[in-house]
Amino acid sequence: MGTREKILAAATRIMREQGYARATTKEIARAAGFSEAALYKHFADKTEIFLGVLASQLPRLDAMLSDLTPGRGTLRGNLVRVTSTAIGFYAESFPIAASLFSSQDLLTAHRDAVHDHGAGPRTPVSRLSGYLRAERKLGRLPSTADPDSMAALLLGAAFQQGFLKHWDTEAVDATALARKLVKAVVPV
Amino acid sequence: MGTREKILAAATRIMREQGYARATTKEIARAAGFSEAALYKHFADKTEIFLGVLASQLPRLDAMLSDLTPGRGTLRGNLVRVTSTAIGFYAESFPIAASLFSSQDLLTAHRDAVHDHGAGPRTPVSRLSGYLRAERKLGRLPSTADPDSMAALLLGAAFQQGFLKHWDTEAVDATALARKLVKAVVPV
DNA sequence: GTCTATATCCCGATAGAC
DNA sequence: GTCTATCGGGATATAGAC
Repeated sequence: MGTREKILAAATRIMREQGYARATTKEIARAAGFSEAALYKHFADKTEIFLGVLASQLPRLDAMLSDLTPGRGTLRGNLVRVTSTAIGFYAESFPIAASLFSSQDLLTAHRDAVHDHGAGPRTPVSRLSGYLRAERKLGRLPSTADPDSMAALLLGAAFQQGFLKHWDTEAVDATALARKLVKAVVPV
Repeated sequence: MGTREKILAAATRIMREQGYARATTKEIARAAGFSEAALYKHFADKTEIFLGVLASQLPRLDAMLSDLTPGRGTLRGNLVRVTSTAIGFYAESFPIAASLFSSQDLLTAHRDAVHDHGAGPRTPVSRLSGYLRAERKLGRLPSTADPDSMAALLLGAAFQQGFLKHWDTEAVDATALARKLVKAVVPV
């Protein structure tokens, strides 16, 4: 792992555990095992570090939805797997995503950076929705089913769970929760 | 409107429009039309101002769920109303709620303050769930329906919509969206 | 590429006059 | 209750040696 990656890893950990306010250049440098000056040899400024952290989160959510193949396995089983993975993902990345709201500039910068990759926070919803549409075409969902809403409901619940997880640290069985959510959305 | 309220209003507006990072004592004082020193005559420190802003948001969500009466109106109509109101509420308060993750201390302080009022972010979900349970008892929902999951799905989707609203500023028809979400959750 | 040392700035908070 | 003036501290970022 190169210096750049060590810096990003340290920044990620601090943001997750302490919040954006504590993720100072001094703290990041200390946690990564370098001097503050080293940070600026690898990143133009602090915002670039932060954007790097966010970018490193994106692929994980993407991969989550990549192995969704219409017609394979059971529909409910597939949805439970996706939903429970999403619960874990949002729980981990919520503090970092929330940091975007620290400043309007940060939000705008991240949106632009992400936009260049043709992605965004709507991507998971839209990909899950696409999967459901395909399943409907295969006859595994009633023709009256609404894929967009189903995807928004499942991932929305997972997203909010990410917030709640950080409110109290109450342990939640992600799979059991996912199973109940899916059951309430997918007609038998 | 007294000085204290003016300060809170100014702080709320800045946090919403600019983010927590820009909500400095200097900016808040300027926007409220007072000096920085005046802030400290009405609040012990900056955290107390922030907690005041958050507290002023709470009642609105509470009121939203107060007029839910089991057996009155149509079940779907009631849910559409609640869901669309929730979409608006979360959209407005998301940046402020997200600021909680700026620092672990802030999150803890707010959680403790809210806990003393016997409330929290789980309250809306649990109240909506209670309403649905009552409707199920009245026979307006099948006995197989899962009130907890239904509430988590609807309010979760509304919550995530609050985030997405700030991503792009794409206008969303809250009522139309709510109608689709409710339809996907409530069996006919 | 990495360090030590430092410049510059601005934040939260207080002192003290009125 | 509100102001002006200011303090101490810590943040981002840079200079310059190695």
